[in-house]
Amino acid sequence: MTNRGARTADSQGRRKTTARGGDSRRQDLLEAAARRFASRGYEGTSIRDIARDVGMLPGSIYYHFASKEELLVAVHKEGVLQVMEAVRKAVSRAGDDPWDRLTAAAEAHLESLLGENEFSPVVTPQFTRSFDDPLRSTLIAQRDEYEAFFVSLVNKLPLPSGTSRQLFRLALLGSLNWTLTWYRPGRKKPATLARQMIGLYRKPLE
Amino acid sequence: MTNRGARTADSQGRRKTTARGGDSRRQDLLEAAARRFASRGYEGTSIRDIARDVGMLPGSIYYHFASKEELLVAVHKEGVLQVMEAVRKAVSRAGDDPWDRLTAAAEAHLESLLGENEFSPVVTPQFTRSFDDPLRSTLIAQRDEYEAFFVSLVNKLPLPSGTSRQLFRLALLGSLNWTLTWYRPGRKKPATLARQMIGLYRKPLE
DNA sequence: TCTCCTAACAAGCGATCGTTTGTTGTATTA
DNA sequence: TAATACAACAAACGATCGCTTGTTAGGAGA
Repeated sequence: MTNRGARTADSQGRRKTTARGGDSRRQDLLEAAARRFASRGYEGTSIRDIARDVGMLPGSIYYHFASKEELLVAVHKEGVLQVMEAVRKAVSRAGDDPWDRLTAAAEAHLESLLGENEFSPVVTPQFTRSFDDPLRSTLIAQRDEYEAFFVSLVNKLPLPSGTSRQLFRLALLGSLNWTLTWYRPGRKKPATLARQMIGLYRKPLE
Repeated sequence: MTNRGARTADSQGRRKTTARGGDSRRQDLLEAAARRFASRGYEGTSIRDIARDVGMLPGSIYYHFASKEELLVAVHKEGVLQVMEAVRKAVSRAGDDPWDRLTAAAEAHLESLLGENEFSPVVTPQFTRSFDDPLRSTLIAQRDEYEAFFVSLVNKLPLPSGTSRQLFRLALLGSLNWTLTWYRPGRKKPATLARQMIGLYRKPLE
């Protein structure tokens, strides 16, 4: 059994290998997996789904990744990296004012989360939550590196004494990350949203 | 093939039928399913898992629920009902001041979400997100009934003109719901957390 | 007592799951 | 040009999935 099914030509799907860069197919897999994981969850996504998305047979994925779990870790890592990079850039462009820097970070954070980036939804702790402990710790460690960035930004804020900086950070990140559940593109730009949300905290509401 | 495996006695698992109430087994199934769905997700939970939890064979579940999906809808409905009831009670106990009423609602909301109630995590939109449309609409409709409650509470708030009540509501619910991803019992009571989070909005931070 | 209903068990269906193994065509390298 | 590495295909493995079907023990009502 060496031949089967339709074979329109000799080469079916075989890419010009190492045609620029080398691991372009690996990247394809990462992106397809990220999209699937984000929309259907890890358990709701099968290796066959991802293979179909990139035009590859299920078994072929195992040339690039040793297991489905390893693919998930790679997707998560890539997501953390992309969001961190975007936020780092935005903050470095901002001035010296602590509020301005936090605002820049929040804008970049939301742009990643709600924008064209298919990786960032996978980075949220709500995604991480359901896994078991060898894997779970790995993901949390990756994510913590990013979260530490926000810790330092909030710590430099001139806040009234008695304000818990930790609570404020968690509340703000909650407001921001929760947009994933209700945001629909078009109405309002993510950056605007981020700015307005920070505004809610800065001005008194009563 | 009518007999197989160990049978220590004649009655194995057979409950004294209709022993008070009638659907106590159905309630067992709802609770077990809620716990599993909350911790492992819908796709990550098998009918066999739930059956094992309540001490029942997998096929027997289909006497109580027509499908896994129907079980999910029932769990979600029960969750919405329980949270709504808790919040409604808390608000009715509160006074006339709009901020007090919102605070009471937030306290009850967080107590349900983080407390002993195994249903409420399933109610969050983050859980609803990954389903397809006949099912998804059903869940969202159930949930919207609850969310409308918060809309009316926020609408009665005396806010500075120019403040978007919708944005404030979404930001607040985001902060509250996000606690699911980081809260660990023992440190601080959910009600305290809720009060402090609302406090972050009321007082100016700069 | 006879009958019917309830709430399970027992067994297995086809489909799909993650994964493994062996093979093959193409590109690179020596 | 011959050897090697690469990146995929082809096929199937055992396990598990949601679900169905047939059966049965125990109460309840006639």
